[in-house]
Amino acid sequence: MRRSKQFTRTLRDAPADEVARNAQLLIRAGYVYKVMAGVYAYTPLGLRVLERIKQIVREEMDSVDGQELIMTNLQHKTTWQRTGRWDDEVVDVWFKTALQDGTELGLAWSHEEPIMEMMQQFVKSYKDLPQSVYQFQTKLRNELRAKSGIMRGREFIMKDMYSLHATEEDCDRYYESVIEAYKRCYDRFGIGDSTFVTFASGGAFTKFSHEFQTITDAGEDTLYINDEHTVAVNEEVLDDATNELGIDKASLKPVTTAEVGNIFKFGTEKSEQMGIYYTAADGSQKPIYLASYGIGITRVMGVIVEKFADDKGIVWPVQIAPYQVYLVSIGEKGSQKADELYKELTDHGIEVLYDDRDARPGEKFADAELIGLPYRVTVSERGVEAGTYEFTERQSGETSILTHEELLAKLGELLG
RNA sequence: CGGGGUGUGGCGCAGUUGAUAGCGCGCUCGGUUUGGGACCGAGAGGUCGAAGGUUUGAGUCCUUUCACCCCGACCA
Repeated sequence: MRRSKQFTRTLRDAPADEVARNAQLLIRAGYVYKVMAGVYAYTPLGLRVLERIKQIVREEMDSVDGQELIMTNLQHKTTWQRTGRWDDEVVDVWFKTALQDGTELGLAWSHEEPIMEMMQQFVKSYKDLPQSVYQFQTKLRNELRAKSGIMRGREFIMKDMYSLHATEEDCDRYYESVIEAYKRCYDRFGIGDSTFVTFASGGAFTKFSHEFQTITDAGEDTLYINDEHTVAVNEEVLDDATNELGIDKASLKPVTTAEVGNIFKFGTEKSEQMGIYYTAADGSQKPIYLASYGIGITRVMGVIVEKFADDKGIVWPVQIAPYQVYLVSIGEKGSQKADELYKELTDHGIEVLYDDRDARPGEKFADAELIGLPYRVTVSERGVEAGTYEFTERQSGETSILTHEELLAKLGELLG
């Protein structure tokens, strides 16, 4: 992509109404556009990041036999009345609307009940189980107060997966496999080292749920972890969990974290509340075991910005970056050579954001750092004369002078 | 929802005791520049969040209202 053709531009100053670092940087660099409090649009640049995150999650969910689908944002009142969760006293984040004839509808804040209602039509027998379905879906939650930029909005994108099982053992086994799939996701996002599977407050069925929490100062949660990083407990269940696990509370130290995933088991509660049963081998009607698994896609994006950004701007892990290379041309000779390199790299399947604007080097460098692509290649007049290219890593700031051959080899090595 | 704060060109801001809006960035045109956000010159762009009121006169005072931010509460 040529920057001269992109409609987004960078801003020197962040809007005064944003305090959250992730929102400031994402707006300045042109990844998101704020529509209202807690509601952000994603530009082509931002969308690319979301798609990267989604693709990783998609691959990992597929690896545990998840089947991707997409539910709807308009939901039946009656669906939620089956579990008593239509009531505003029970769920306080509902956006509600109505058809012209007065029929009340809900706007999706979650999809547990709608998924179960749909699955009722397909899952009739023990032979139809287990099943696991997931989606990337826009969730609408009427939060009292939006905050933390894209980390806690009223509209956000979430991957939610639901697994249905005939037995508790099967559900438990599957649940464990999803934990492993989740770990692979966070590893691939580049935040695996600082993300912990955490004991958190549970649902009605299990004592604890599991949260995936990433260490970041921008987080809203406090986690207690041991030195070996093998035990992590959310502050909200610290006493209960340490008692249950027989762990000395004093051996755990607090860290500030942001929740980047939450998984939990419903047992047969949802199935029983909704009156959804399958036929067992002996012909009897049995309730379905349900578990659900969420990853906030937009939130992950925000957390990654918060974690890695420096005083110059965003620093994307290479797997998440919207493009891998920021190509800078300097001067007319540099520009000609950069055109050639742009085509060559693109032909090699490398995704390049090419700063071909008629702008001064300082401005291009500043933008490169703000936008935060992992690698910058600079093509200048002096480089053209010497037959070299400048290669700079965003994270370390290290620069090396490479020949054409060396540059291609380097990129090939780094980008596979 | 309780408390606090802020709304003035796209972004960041100034506007003294009321007298009909200004600066920086950005944008347009011309020229000089070209390795860390250049310089000179000429321009475009704002019913000062909205409504009502006081006044000869309101960005400025009063009332109401909307939006945004922060703290708290809330948060499968």
